[in-house]
Amino acid sequence: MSKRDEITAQTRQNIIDAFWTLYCEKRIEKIPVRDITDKAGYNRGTFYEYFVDVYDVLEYIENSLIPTLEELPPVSTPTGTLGMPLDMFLELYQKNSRFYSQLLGDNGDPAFASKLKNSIKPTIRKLFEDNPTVDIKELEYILEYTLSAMIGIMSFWFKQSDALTNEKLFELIHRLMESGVIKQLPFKE
Amino acid sequence: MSKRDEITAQTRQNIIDAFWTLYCEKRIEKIPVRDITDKAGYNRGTFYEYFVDVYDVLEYIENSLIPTLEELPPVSTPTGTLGMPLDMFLELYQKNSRFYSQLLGDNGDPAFASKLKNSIKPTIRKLFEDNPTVDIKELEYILEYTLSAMIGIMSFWFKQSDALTNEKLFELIHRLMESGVIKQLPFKE
DNA sequence: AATAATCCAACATCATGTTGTACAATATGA
DNA sequence: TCATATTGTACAACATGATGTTGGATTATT
Repeated sequence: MSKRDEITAQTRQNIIDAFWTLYCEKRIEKIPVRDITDKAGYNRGTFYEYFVDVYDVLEYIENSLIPTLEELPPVSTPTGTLGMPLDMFLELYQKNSRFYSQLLGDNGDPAFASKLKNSIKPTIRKLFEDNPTVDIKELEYILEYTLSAMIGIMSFWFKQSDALTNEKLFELIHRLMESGVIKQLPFKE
Repeated sequence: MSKRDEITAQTRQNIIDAFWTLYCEKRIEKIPVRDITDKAGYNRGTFYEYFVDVYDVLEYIENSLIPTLEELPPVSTPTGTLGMPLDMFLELYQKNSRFYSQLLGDNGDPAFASKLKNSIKPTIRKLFEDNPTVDIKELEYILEYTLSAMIGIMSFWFKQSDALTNEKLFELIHRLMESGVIKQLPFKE
């Protein structure tokens, strides 16, 4: 890598880092380019050499956090007792939790949840694609239901100050997926 | 209602309507006050007589869409076979689907999903609050899991061009909640 | 007629995105 | 190897557009 490329990469990263710090503090629409470059130590104009606008920075970050098909583990037989490769999702979330919890949180980007779900869906679909007993249309609803639930519970988990342990959380999720929500809650008969 | 009040209410509503039309077309941060008032037929300055800024309009709309405790049906025994008052949620979503699908969608407000979930949680919590066999901490995770899943599947449903019928969707949700995701999908043994 | 509200025009301020330029790093040709 | 041409990085300055505020004109209410 030439010195030029190093400088370029470093500057880009400095801008990204400064943006992320601010993004964790406030909504993206309240972040002026000026604040980013001030924090990163550059002229405002320099920002535009690297990004189109503030949203472009976010997109750059998001794309680096969406797993590619190659990164996702290849699907063979259902993993463990779960049947759906959701351990994969748990791992993915934990690896990037710092970013995911922000992007999927109240000040995050609603489109990121969709991107994430859509990046995972093909892998799960493959499990069922040549199984004639599966209703394809229904499967799509189940995918959406499940991934939404997973994202919801993981984000919630991450926000808790006295969170469940990994093991307890995983065990709970397994239970919920295997026998449903209702069975986990006793009702007066 | 005096004529004054009528005019005030009408103007406020006109601004809200104009905002909503634009909000359905693009992200909120790309909506200048000018565009709103142009569409509504007022001077830009008039906007500031009614709202603090563009986000204030959104907040106003959101608050009118969050059910109050009184609006939510009183909890007695679990409704139907579901055990959780989720029919309530389905009804709520359908009544406001035009707004919900936008606010909960990719160009929506991530904070709205939280507001909505938090408005419903107390009602469900009450069902279990004096049941000593329920793990309170775990219940919170189950609530988050379930409500996230419900919001996810309803939003997905609404986006579909050839969507399932109401009945099929409800039946699917019931199945998923009663016996879990896994049981709904056959695996090669 | 006096008061209070609705609405608007004009202003100062701030953020945006672009352009021209200084300076540093690299490539080229004797 | 050394001088020169070329490219890339960063910046200051500019034009444009959006923001939020203020003072005044107009219309409804008392």
